[in-house]
Amino acid sequence: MTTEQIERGARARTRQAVLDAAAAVWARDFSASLSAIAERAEVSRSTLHRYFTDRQALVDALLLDSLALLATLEDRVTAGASAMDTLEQHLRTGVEIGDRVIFLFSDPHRFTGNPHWAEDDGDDGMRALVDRARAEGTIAEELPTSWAIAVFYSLLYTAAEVSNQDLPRHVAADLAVQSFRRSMAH
Amino acid sequence: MTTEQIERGARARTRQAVLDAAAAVWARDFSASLSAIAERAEVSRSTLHRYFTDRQALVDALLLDSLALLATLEDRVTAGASAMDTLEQHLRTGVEIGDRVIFLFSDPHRFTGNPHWAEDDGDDGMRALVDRARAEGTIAEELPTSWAIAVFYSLLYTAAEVSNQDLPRHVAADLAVQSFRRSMAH
DNA sequence: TCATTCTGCGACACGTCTGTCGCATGAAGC
DNA sequence: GCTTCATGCGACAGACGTGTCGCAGAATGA
Repeated sequence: MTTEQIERGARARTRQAVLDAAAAVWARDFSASLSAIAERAEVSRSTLHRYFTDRQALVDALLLDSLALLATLEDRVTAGASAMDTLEQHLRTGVEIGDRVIFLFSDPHRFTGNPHWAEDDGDDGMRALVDRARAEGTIAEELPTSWAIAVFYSLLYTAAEVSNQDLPRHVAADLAVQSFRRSMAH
Repeated sequence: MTTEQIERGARARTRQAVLDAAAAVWARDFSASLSAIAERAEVSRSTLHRYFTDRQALVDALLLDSLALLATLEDRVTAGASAMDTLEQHLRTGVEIGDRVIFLFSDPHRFTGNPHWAEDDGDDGMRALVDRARAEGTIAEELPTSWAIAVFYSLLYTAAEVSNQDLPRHVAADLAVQSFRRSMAH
């Protein structure tokens, strides 16, 4: 296994390093240059281009990789007893991979038109969850669904940001969960 | 007065149009080009450059203008009976001039080093307010000040965003206020 | 050891953004 | 009517990001 990692690992590891660097850099500034990403990944710009022919290719790869990573983690989300419990697990999952989530969701129009981007897929799931939570009484009736979703991502985003500087990740996640539950309550 | 407005108004109005356009555009994408701003302001790029010699000059002018606008509005904030009331008024004020606030606060490092930017000025005021609110019992003891501030700006940002698309401004402000109070409560 | 693979470096052309011109036009004020 | 002012247009050079090369050195595996 170790040898196998080393064998295929050379390419796989470099590729992953570039993707991680892109997530970290683009999460904070999507207009950052490829040079900045190469530098962060500790590879030359040439090497970056060998793995991703152009900027769009890297964007697409990071989009796919982030969606896959998100899907993997979300598979572990056991459909909680309540919709709010499920929302909580989604929130915690999101904070865990903060940079990826920020990259995916910080700009609503970033991927419009991208074939790998299912425009309202996640949103539909969110709307359903929020509506269920409202029916179950954990989200106040008067709160618009769009507001609930906006606050959800807003707190997720904030927790991801804060966990890069101020507070430990799990603390930030706890705070986000608590704040979300209370902000939505009656 | 009318003539006077027209006299000095020609320049003043163009200048203001550019500043407003810059706030609107840069609030969503700070890497947007000066051409995009000129287009939004309905002036030529030449004219924009006549008022602001380079990009940095426009950034500085918008920074100063936004801070002044914010200060003007905040002067109307009557020191509320409670710290939370004061926070609420700041929140409502911020939502009113959403683009400016987003421009000022969306990226914490955008103005670091800028002579017009008092790094922690606003933050100090916020910390004091939050601490007072905690002492008054409207913010739970266990919530870190940094988290409370992060949520405050996060909700302000969200309300400003939402009020550009989904919901009327005052509704968004109401929702932000409600969500903030509840998320901070015991 | 030798061949293959991965990588870094420097160069190049191309496009976009930027900042600065000069010139022409149209409106406002004398 | 003439002057002044604000503006638009087009051109230009410089800076920067991008994508593609070829070549050389280092690491890996047979």
